[in-house]
Amino acid sequence: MEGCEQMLGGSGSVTIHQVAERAGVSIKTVSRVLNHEINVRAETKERVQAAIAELKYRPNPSARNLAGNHGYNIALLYDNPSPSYLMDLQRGALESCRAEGFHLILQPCTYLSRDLAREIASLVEESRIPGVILSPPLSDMAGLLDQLEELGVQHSRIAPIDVARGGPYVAVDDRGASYDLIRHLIELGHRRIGIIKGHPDHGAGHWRYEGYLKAMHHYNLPVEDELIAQGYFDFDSGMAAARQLLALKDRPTAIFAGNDDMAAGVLHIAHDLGIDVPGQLSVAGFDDTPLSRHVWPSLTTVRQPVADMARLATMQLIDLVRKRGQSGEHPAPSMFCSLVIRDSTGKVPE
Amino acid sequence: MEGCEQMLGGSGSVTIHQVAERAGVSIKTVSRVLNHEINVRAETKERVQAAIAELKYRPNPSARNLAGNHGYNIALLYDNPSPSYLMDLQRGALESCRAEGFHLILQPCTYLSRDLAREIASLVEESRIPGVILSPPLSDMAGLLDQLEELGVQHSRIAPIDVARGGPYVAVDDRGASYDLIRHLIELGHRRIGIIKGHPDHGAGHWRYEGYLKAMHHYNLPVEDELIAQGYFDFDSGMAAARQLLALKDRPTAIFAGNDDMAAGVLHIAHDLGIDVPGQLSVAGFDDTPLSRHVWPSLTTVRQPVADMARLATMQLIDLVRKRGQSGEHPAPSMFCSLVIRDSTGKVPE
DNA sequence: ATGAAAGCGCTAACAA
DNA sequence: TTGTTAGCGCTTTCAT
Repeated sequence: MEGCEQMLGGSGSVTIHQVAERAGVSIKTVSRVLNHEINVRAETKERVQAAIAELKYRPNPSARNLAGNHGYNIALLYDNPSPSYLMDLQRGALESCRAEGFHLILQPCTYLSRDLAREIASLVEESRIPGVILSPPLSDMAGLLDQLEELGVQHSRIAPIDVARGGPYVAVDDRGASYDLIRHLIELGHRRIGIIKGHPDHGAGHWRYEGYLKAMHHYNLPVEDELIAQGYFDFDSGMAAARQLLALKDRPTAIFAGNDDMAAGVLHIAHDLGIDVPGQLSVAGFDDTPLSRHVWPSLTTVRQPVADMARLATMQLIDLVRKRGQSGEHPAPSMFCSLVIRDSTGKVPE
Repeated sequence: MEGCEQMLGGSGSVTIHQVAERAGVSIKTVSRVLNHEINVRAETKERVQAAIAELKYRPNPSARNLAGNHGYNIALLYDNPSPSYLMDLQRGALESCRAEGFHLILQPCTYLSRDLAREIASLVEESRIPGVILSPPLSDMAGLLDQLEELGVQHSRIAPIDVARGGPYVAVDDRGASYDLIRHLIELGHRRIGIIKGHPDHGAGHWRYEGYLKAMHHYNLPVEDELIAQGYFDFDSGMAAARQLLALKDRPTAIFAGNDDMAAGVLHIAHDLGIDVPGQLSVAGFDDTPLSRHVWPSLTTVRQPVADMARLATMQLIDLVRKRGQSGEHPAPSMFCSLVIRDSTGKVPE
């Protein structure tokens, strides 16, 4: 008869009752352990954890969702960044969710939509979502943030511009990496360096531009207006900006595009114009997407730990959700700095 | 007091009870309408549907999940195809899931992993997943399919090789599109056309190769072994194959790579070798990924309706899940044919 | 520090 | 054709 447990374990899954029985406690105690509550004796806790491990027990998210006063679905909100960036984000977020027993809900958005706030509101209510992860440019939609707060929905932001605003976020040192990249180009002998700024609604665009300015000033190179073009992080805007920069009488010898997609656009135009890369023009991007290796010649670019950022942002969100309003303390915002320049030969300088 | 409904609608969500009350029926009847059960009078059904619409009621997936004998989470299984392909898949699957009140669970896999079957089994049991969507190359892992059937888990396959095997699938006419593409090249005057085959574990690789053979034979062109290289659908294998093909004494004047990533690899090598594209060499890919436009020169390629395929496959799966074992009838497998050749100038021939 | 009981929103079996 | 009842697995009171 004891074999029954095995049978049950096979077809249905292990429930909290079986864990409780195994550990010789009530289900409530198991629940306490599960939810990291405090009123559990260390010894009891260990017994329960052992039982959980032996039975390979995993709490049923639907049941928790239904019974608890917060849900176990967290949503990743995104508006159409590049596919590879998004896949990295997803991968990181998924890992954290899996590890913590949450479900990840994907929510594609249109960040300029007038209904954005309404859509998110209904999503959040329908799925009882206690928190959302905001990726750029949604990280900085003030109206959205306000509304989330009204709804009592936690959020964790990735690469925001306004870091002063409350709540956890994860960012990298775009400015510093950009500075390093420009310095690298300068050390290679470049003097006239053009830049294609990123989308004004994305924080990264700002920081990367600032890094450029800082480096140029630091090396006493003139920052000429004609060397600065506006882009929007997509291939087409990169091409448009490149046409502009490469039509200058005194052409830049290097162009730093705010991301790889735009850099690919520069490369495309340079080829169209018969400009030799890297002979007559160096092209640098940002993000280290697969594209940067696939174009010819390969781009100098900067690697961002996107999946790690998402993993961290997700963990912060989950922490917040768990201690929903327990203390007013926000977790320390984390700043990743592990950016790495990969130059077109694959070498990492310094 | 009647305003209360509004209040409630705002904070918690509408439940089946409110719908029942509004429609003047029992909750069970509402449930019947929700689940497309048959024993409901047309007039009653309409009343219920009206109430649902007015209240903007959406059933709580967690509750259904918990109470029902099948879950409302369906999983998308994938092993690392290109990010853009995967994003398209996701988008399509998400849309169908949203429309039908299912949750989509993302499950990255390692298709060669020895534990694959075990991992899927535990995923399926833990999340009470009644069905999975299989994308290539998982669509053709016979062992996995067997196991899913043992577990009573439905599946819907995307672009499978073995279409004889039971269950719904969605595919495109890779063979025909490939044939058309090669014909296009031949009509452009090419005679020595090299091919880089796709990954042998992916159905698409087979069909595309067959289309090539058929076209070559049809035009009485010799199919020489040295013109056939093996690739694996990734950029690096495309480069390797290109090195091989372009080292031939009698070089091909055109290379058809099984997908865009490999085609980008060909382009890269051609540039390295100083071969002018398209002057001395034409390069064609398959999939119409963003990459095909970003490289220089743009690739001739074939557009696949990936999101539509996923949408359809997901709908088929959901149908199957709903009438779980009701009839032995499988939904008719659907064959999409809307492939479009986009040549490197952006023109669509014919 | 632990347990007993109630109930989350829904579906399933059984009544009517 | 419709309604009633009893749970699904868990968290939440509230009691001990």
